[in-house]
Amino acid sequence: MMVESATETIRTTSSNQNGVSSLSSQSEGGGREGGSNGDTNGEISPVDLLHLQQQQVCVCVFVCLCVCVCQQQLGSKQLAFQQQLIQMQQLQQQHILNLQRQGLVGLQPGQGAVPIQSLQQAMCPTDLQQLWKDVASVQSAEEAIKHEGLDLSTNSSNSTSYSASKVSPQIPHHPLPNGQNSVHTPKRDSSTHEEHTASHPLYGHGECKWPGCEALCEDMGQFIKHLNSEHALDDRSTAQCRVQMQVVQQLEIQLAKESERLQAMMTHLHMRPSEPKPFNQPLNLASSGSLLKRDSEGFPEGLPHPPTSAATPITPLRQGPSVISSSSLHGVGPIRRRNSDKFCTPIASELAQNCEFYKNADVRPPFTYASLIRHAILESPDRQLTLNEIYNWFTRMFAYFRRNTATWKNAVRHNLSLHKCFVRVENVKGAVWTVDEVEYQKRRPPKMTGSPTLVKNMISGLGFGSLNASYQAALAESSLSLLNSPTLVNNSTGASLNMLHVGHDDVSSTVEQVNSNGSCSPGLSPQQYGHHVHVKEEPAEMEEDSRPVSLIASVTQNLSMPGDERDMDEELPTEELE
DNA sequence: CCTTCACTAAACATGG
DNA sequence: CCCATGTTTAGTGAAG
Repeated sequence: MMVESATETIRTTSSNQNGVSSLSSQSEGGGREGGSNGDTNGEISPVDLLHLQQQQVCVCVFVCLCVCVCQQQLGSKQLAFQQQLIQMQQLQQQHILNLQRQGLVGLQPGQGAVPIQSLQQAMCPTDLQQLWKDVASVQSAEEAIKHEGLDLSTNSSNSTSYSASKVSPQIPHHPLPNGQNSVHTPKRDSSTHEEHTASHPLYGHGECKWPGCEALCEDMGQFIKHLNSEHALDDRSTAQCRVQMQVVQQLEIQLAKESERLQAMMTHLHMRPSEPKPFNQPLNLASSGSLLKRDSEGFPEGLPHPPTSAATPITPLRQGPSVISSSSLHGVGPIRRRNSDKFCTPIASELAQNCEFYKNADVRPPFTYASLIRHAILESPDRQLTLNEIYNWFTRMFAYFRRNTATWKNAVRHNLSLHKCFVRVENVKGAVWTVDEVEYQKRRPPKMTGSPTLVKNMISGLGFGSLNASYQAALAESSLSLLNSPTLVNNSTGASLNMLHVGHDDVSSTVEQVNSNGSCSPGLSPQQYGHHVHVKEEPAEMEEDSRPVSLIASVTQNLSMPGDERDMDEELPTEELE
């Protein structure tokens, strides 16, 4: 039972962690580009491998933490924790070596601390991209393909009882559609939205969409050239196709699992799936293992959709969110959803889980402009961005923001000016925007931070899921911060301490806590940036955010409980808290 | 029903 | 003049 709980936790954390990592790396690229619109990722190097390794170590951190928490009460027996951590790390390193040696696929389920199947099941599209990079980096693909373990179609069927979504293991003798488009999914390229996207499923937004490639191609001709030269029918491409099959299969399995979980949750909550609002459409999204397949019917209406657009939303990549967290479920429709703020939906978590989805699907993100801007800024290396960099972040992270630019850019500027929490700083290189975290927190209703009734609700029932999700997201993000912060990589106890500081809120505050090298200051004072600061007056101030210790206590209380079914990796619909 | 919030649109100012 | 940036106001709809 404990093992099951831990495994489930691994899934959750792995998903979050990897997504967040991707997010961060993207941001760093954006921070450097300074106005130019260039995606600079796509390098395949040992760094990628190291990246994966770090991610998995992070999973270990979380697992170990949970084990410690559950068995020994939180905060005690740090020595045992560290020993377990080291043990897990060693196992993970073995696992990585196996990946390298066997072309990523020959693992026996018992090898390594986390079987690759578990990882794959937990993988969000970002993970898969990472996976592909690793595959591409394996030079001995020829050996790998001779290796019998490469036959991916046979080594995963034991993981669950879901067998409906079998994918034919046959290797097509022609270039396959993009993995995200899935092997068995008919291509829907008739969209008039983006001709270059429609013209080839492996080409979009000026880059090659071959898994793990992302090579920049100026036009279709160049792309075709690239495709024929780099992704010709050879052993490596064949192996990648096989892996992609596996990926699709795993995604379907995971989708089925999540769907079942959702059904169980709804059953538990006495909700009928057919209820018109607010769940029926998300149910379609989540419950249909067939969403991926029947995507050609068009995007489900329940998905957030661009309200001002007459164009049919398209999903250039069909990977969809492997796990659409409920934060995107409870607020379908326009971006105007206070929930994400009011109930402290961890935007970082949501983005982490569905990062690839938002990048490629023309779906409006379920966050307010303010929260998105804040996230973009906090994600940047210096936690400051020029307006143009914010624009770039939007367009890079969300396919939706690649059009209607006038509208949303105006909205961005409007938000920057309107909200007191965004502080314009005259820098050496011009004006940059920063986030005054204190002001941002002030904006937030005190529901999650102090209301005794809310805390009570959270402890007693549904709220646990929400809190737990926030906590897990915070864990994921703080782990990421550890990865990004060399000085803290080895400081696992520091990590766990930092993790315990959060659990209430948008996880970005965690980023700050960790990034500021352990400092628990709630936010950066704009004066730190110091030259020229425009002070804005925001008309209505909400109640002061009194961050209670009691909430943290409740977190620890909850963590000490057995995992059982409460290990939901998504938040329950916040409406249920009302 | 009222208020608050978020989004959209637009006008306007400023500086390069 | 154009464009990017920044500020401000007004209208609208959703939600509390």
